[in-house]
This record gives sequence, C-alpha cells and structure tokens, in this order.
Amino acid sequence: MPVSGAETSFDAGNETLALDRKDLAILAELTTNARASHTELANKVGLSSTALARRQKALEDEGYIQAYQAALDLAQFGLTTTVLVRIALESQSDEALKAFEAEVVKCPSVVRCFLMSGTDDYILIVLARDIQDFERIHRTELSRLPRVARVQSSFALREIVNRAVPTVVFGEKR
Amino acid sequence: MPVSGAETSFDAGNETLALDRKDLAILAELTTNARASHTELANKVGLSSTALARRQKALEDEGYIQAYQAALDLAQFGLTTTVLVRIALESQSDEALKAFEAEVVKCPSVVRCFLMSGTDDYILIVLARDIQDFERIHRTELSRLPRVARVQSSFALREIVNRAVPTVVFGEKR
DNA sequence: TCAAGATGCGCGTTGGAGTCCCGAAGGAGA
DNA sequence: TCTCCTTCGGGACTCCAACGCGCATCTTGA
Repeated sequence: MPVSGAETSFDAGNETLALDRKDLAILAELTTNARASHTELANKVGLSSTALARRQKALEDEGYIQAYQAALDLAQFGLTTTVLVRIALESQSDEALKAFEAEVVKCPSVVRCFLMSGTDDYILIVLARDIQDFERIHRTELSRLPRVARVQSSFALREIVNRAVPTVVFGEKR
Repeated sequence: MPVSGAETSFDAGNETLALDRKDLAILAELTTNARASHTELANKVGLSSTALARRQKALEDEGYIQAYQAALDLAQFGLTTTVLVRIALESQSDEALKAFEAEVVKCPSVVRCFLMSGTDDYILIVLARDIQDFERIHRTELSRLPRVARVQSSFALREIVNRAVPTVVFGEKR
C-alpha cells in the first residue's frame, strides 16, 4: 500500500517500498524532532496538517517508524569510553553459541553484539566510564561469559561518525 | 543543580551528577516512549504531572536528554547487512588522519567510525542492502577515501544485542 | 527551629489531534 | 473522448487533553 502517488519503487525484501520525497522528509524530520506536532511537521514538509497526519500514521502502521525514543547524552553519565571487544569461543557448536548468547544479553555494559563471519567470533561494543572501569567490566561481566577462549579488547580513541540512520536512506527517492 | 533531593552522588567527569531513581525511571521510560505525555509519564513514575514536567524539563535543560528521535526500521529500507570495516592508513600523521576523517563523514553508508588505539587504524560500521550492495559501497565510497593502505571487511551474520543505552545507566542509583 | 526546595492540587487557557467533507489529479476502461 | 473511480490534499470544525501557573503543604537538611 503506497503512502502516496508511487513514483518509482524498489524492492525491499519481499515487500515493495514506495516512499516519495515527502515521506522521506517526514522521516528525516522525525529522526531529529520526534515530538514535533502535526502542524509543525506539516510546515517543514510542505503539507497540510491533515495530509501530514495521514502520512505519519501510515508510516507508523507500516512499520517504517519503529518507536520514538529519547537520546541520552551518555557522556553526562560518565560513559566516555567505548571499547570494541573481540571474543572467540572454544567451540563453534550450536550449543556453545546459544550458551554464550544467552549470557551476553545480560551484560549491562554491552550495547552491541554481533556474530561475525569468517573467524566465527563475536564483536561487542562496550561502554565504560574509563579504563579502570573497563577493567572492572572485564572482570565482572566479560570473563564470566561461558565457552570463551579468547578476549581481545581495543579502545576507541575518538568517534568520528555516529549516525542512527545512514544518510543514504533519506536520499533514495526524489 | 540537583534535580531532586540529592541522595548520593558520584562524579561524572568534572560535574557532579545527582539523579534519584525517579529521574532514572523518567529517562528509562522516555527511552522507550519519547512521546509520552506528562500525565502518562507521571503515572508510571509515581509523580504528579506538575512535578514530572519540572523534572523532565530539568533533564532536558541539563543535557541528560539530548534529543527525541524516531527510530526507523532499517530492514524496511532493505538495509539488512551490517559490515565492520577495518581501515589502516598509509601514515599516522596528523594530516593523514584529518584528510581521512574529513572524507569518511561524507560516506552515506557509514553509520559509525572510530579511531582505534593500538594498531592506530579506523573501524567503521557500514550498512548495506546485501553483499552485492556492499561491493558497490566498497567501490564508490570506501575505496575513494584518502591515505588508505588497507581495507578489511567482515560481515555480521547476526545481531545479538542492540541497545541505545547500556542498562547499567538505569540501575546506578536507588 | 527555620529555610529551601520539591510536591501536589486546582484552575484556566491553548493548542493538538481527529473527523468530515469536498475538490483536484490521475488512470482505467468502454 | 468521456466518464467513472480511486487517491491524495486541504479546509473547517469540534473535542479533549496537555500544559503551565499559582499557591498551599510537606519533607529535608542545616
């Protein structure tokens, strides 16, 4: 169900995606101001508030918008240190993977965890207050993970890019 | 400036942080429902809407809440492939770093970029539609970055954890 | 005991959200 | 070419709830 006059469309998975530039403008704006009112958004996008409300609701119903969430300034909580952790398991058996994954989701300092191809290990992104704090995390969270053969940590000195959404999303249609 | 009766406090950088469990409950809830109304939040946290509004505004003014943003379902846009890219430069001179960083921020498919310690290289997180699409990104975005000596890519087979905020944040105070 | 700050209640105002209806634009089909 | 039909946009209206203010009360800490 196209949200508006389908211009061109491309295949996304098994569904046909058809968003025009106004839909993308709505999404781009909501990515910045999730609490914007209908009228406010309507002015920025160039629609009436009625038309905008319809489109926004459609975007929500069709799942393009998953949620509205507040972005916290983690530095204000002292979490200024990002660590990339590479973890190799003793075995790549299904049971070992499951056991590891069941525990890693409980680690409170882990924000991302990927199972990687090739070397068949995991990459974690961990947030810590500082290096000493990471030592504690390593001791109390990471070293207690099951089936781990090797843990290798590297610290991020600086973050150059941090986007929630790749800019390519907002430029696909015109 | 404490938001409420300071219970205990800990040092965050150079600022003193004093959030009680109600502040943390507000933040936790807003992390999920950024569009929740004052009354709605007040009920969940156990405050009157007036008190809640004051605390929320304080949290915004003091920078704990950076923004309210819509979370898009990137899979709906076909971006189902996450790639970790490790890039080493020809030189670690300041000029080389600056030149590289000035270009990497322009890459539309890059969502994260860290300068890493130890090996002195960069780690990028790239979102692609599929492997073929990553080949295109590699060709049109990554290989055009300046001063690059080596590019090494590994694909994420699965994402086990994806949190915006480490759960540790909401459990620090009581 | 006193002062400062935080809470909660009640109020009035405002602004947003939702509904209904109509008009315009574009396609399909005879 | 004409007409029907679908779809989207926009205006007007109503209703409800959110927001913000002021004041009295309570708690906390010095």
